[in-house]
Amino acid sequence: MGNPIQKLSDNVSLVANADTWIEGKAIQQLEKTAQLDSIVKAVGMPDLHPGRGYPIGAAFLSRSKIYPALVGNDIGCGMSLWKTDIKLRKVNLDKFEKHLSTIDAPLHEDWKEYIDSRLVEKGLMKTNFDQALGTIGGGNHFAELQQVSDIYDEAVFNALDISKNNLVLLVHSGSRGLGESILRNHVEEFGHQGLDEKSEAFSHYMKRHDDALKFAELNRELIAKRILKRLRGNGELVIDVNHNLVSQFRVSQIQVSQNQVSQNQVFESLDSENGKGWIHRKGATPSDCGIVMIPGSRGDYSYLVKPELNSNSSAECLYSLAHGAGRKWRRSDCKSRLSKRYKKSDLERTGFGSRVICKNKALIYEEAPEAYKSISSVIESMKAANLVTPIARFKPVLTYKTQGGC
DNA sequence: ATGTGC
Repeated sequence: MGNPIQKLSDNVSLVANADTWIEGKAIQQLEKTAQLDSIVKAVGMPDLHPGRGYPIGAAFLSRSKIYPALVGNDIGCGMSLWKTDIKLRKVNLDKFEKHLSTIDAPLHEDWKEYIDSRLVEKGLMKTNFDQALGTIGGGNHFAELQQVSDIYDEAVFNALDISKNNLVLLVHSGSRGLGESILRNHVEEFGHQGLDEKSEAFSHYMKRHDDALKFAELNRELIAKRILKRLRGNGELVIDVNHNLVSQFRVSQIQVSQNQVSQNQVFESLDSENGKGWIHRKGATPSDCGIVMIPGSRGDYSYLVKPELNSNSSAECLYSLAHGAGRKWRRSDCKSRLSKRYKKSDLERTGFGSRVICKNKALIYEEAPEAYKSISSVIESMKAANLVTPIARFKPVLTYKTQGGC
């Protein structure tokens, strides 16, 4: 199988086993981005795929400059997992689909007081983007009801107190129009150049970036609460982790018990006085925030994994993991590749027998399971690299994309 | 990705 962490060049690594398809264009983007001024290390995750200029499924360490364009427009995009009290035996997909109609619309006035109080608690000002709070958005965003399928580590799983008889809810969304406007305003003034950490522009961007993280977290919370209310269920947040962000890293921040040497090798090019740097995650899940969920396509499993920090690999991989299966096909290719095989109605069911709610015809093809890599190859790559230990996997019951038709 | 671009 070869080394699961391939060294592509001096400061570029790729986590992928032989089974994991990685597109050449994504590698080119990874290597080109690694050449940017102040960037000392780039790592492609097994879900690496091409983006608009910069690859998705990658992490970048810089010394003293940050690159807002590298984080992209969906600042704070992430994954939240909720355990619910909705019993598997109570699942009625037709009823659920009815209950979930119109959740694309802005939240009703009844939510206003709660939203206002949550904004205040998070220190966020009101903006015109608030009407998007509680909505999923487009692209690869979704909300998915899932059931436990397989448990690999009973002790760790049981500690999370997730019942095998109940559904869980996974929400993938971000900061909607807010993050988009932050990046657009930034690019209009500065283009794609990096911002020195001592500059005023840096502080201005980071303040807005941090607000977008909080906004995205609140958005996912409101999406989950809205769905649970519609389904007459209750839920509790288990995990919420962002995978599009830039954050400061200190060498001393993580204790690597056995392999301090390797960590120092990776981070040796940072400022020698304080050992600080910036980790840009573009579709890369942090590995230093505890247990995380890494979903496959709507027709594949989602894996709950425990990141392993006591390995050579975690520093080499910039304390980052894949954020999903990663696209295999370009969006624009999906319809032509699949329309002979499947009608739209075929795509509203998956191999698991789960339901897909997506009234947008282009999107239901673009997000077809065939358009994504196999999640097991992504997980196996990270396992072989000693980055994660799988705890459990879940299978989809109902995937909500959008009611918006066209 | 985006109250979606000419």
